[in-house]
Amino acid sequence: MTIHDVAKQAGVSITTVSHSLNGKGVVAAATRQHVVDVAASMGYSADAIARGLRSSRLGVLGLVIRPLDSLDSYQPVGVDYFMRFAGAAAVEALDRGFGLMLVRDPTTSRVPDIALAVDGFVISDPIGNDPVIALLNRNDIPLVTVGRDVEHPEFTDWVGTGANADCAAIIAHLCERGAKSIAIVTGTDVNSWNIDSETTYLSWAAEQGQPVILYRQDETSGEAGGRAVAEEMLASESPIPDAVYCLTGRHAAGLQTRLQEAGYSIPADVLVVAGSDSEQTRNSSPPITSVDLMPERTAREAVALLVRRLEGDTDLTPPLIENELRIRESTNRHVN
Amino acid sequence: MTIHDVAKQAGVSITTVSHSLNGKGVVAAATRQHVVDVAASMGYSADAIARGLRSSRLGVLGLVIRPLDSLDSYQPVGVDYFMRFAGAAAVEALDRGFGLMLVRDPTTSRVPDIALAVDGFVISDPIGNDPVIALLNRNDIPLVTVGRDVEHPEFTDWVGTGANADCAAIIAHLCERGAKSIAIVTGTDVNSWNIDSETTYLSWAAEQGQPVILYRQDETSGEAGGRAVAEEMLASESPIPDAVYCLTGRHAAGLQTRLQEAGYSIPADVLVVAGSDSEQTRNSSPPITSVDLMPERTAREAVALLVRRLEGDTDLTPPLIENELRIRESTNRHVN
DNA sequence: CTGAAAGCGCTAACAG
DNA sequence: CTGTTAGCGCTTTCAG
Repeated sequence: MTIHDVAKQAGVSITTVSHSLNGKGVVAAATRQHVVDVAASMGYSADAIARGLRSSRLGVLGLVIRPLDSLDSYQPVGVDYFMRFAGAAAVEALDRGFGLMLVRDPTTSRVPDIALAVDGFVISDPIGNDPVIALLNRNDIPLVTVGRDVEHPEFTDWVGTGANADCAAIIAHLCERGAKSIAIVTGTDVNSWNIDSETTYLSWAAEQGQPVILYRQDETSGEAGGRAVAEEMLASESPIPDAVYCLTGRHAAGLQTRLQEAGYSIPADVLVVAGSDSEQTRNSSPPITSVDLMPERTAREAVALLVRRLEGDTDLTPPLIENELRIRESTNRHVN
Repeated sequence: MTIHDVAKQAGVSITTVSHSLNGKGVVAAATRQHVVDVAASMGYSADAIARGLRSSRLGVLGLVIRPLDSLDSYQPVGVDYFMRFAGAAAVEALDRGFGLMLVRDPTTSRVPDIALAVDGFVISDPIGNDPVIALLNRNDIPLVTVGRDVEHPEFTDWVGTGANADCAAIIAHLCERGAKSIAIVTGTDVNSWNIDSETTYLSWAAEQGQPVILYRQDETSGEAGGRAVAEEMLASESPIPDAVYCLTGRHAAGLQTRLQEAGYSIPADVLVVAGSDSEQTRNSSPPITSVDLMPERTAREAVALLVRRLEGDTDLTPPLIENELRIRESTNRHVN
């Protein structure tokens, strides 16, 4: 079933069919309507590939979630951020007439050719000087990131909060709940989430003359990694901090459990906060206060921004997503 | 950068380039190597769209998750089955050189044209006489389902267990733990999971002369739906069953909570089991014994099967995935 | 207002 | 063994 069949059936040329169906060119209203009707009755729809060949517009968006490349697994247990992100991105893309293709790091693994034929990419949490971004730039593929490439401050097409605001809010919350010595546990990926959080923490510590208690722990280590950090704290000469901010929910959950095993009570002895809400933070005992990174909203905004860019809407300011702090039992300590 | 550029650079015709790069035709080894080298040095890779136009092979697989269409949301809270499924499917597709495009029900919503240009589809949990399957068949798009279309027993290209085995295993487990009256709570979607579970339950009841205690509750109702079923049980004249098998984890969690509020103790008074492991079943108090539906393995097998079909491997027996029962506190009652 | 015709970049017959 | 050529289904000038 091709455009020819429709043309024959409608008694016009293929040009007229094309014009009628796409609203291009100049076609008599009656003719157009007739063609549209015939096409509809035949259940015709233009071949997306052939159309793409001419217009070099496939109607598909690519999505690459960088932290999953690092984790080397698409199934980090309990971490629902990425799925919620991918699901929302897919829905938003669909609503805007695009498909959404999930791909892995197109620089390393064998990725289908089609990956570089998509109309644009959303890249979640790029690392510094991200090779994926470089590859896409080389191929002139428009892209939007979620979180900055920390080495490319001049690139502004990204959505998110920049973790600065979250980190500041967390610190304020902990201080309000009486924290005197706040530790931070970041991940090791070089993305803006880790970098900005650390920076904000450090400058707060410097300003307030607070001690710096900084741990960096591989994201892939999960709850075990959180336990390991707790272990280090317990083994250290200095006293246990009275508040710990772990960026990942899995670190937070592991750390909290280990501290409890060592006889510390949460939140009475130590306040615990996570920078990313996850199954682990919601369901620990006690549940852990966490930042809801708003994966659905973020994904939708990222896709929306990309699509508007593709449609030629040039100078658009990317939206700043405000994350929300979910306050739970792990910081439920009241101070007078 | 087209095949012409490479041809010019290598001093051969475009045919030779095409043949060399695709391993087709007959090209002198030296020539082939030379072309390959030149192409590599130029960073050339064939345009996937143009190639697709000729071969009508796009290199992309479509994935539609029917229950999400019913739920009308890609973010059912706590349900990680689909995300794990989608993630694993994407990885498997990528490993086999395909992209994976997530789309919604292509019959109802406005879905990009490209959706019908993909090479094949994986359809998770089709409903009876699924219109999506009909649409794809009409367009001659190969497909594999996860779970049967209950109205089309002749279609055998599906992977999964058929919920029969799970249901039988659950019943056996409950009996072993001393259950005397077992209730089942299914969903309302007309998919093989619901239908087969119900059938197995009914025939077991008939064979054993057990009373039939059957509830059907909308999947979308989540935990509230589970509570509602508990409510019905409490309001009923007959005594509360001493074991309840809810297919969805969310129903199970809601039901358990409501029964506990009414003064029943789990597992002492009532055994609770869920047919689908989820955040809710793992983290309820007590944790709920559940079937691990093996989303990763299932997804990989489904994609693998589809790809082998696409590659012409015709008579392949779809694998039967064996799910695993995760036994937890909610059925921890020992009988001598 | 409508249609003929020229490609988009590639693959695959078919000649040479 | 290599190159010429005819399309794949569509969009888009450009003539009629």
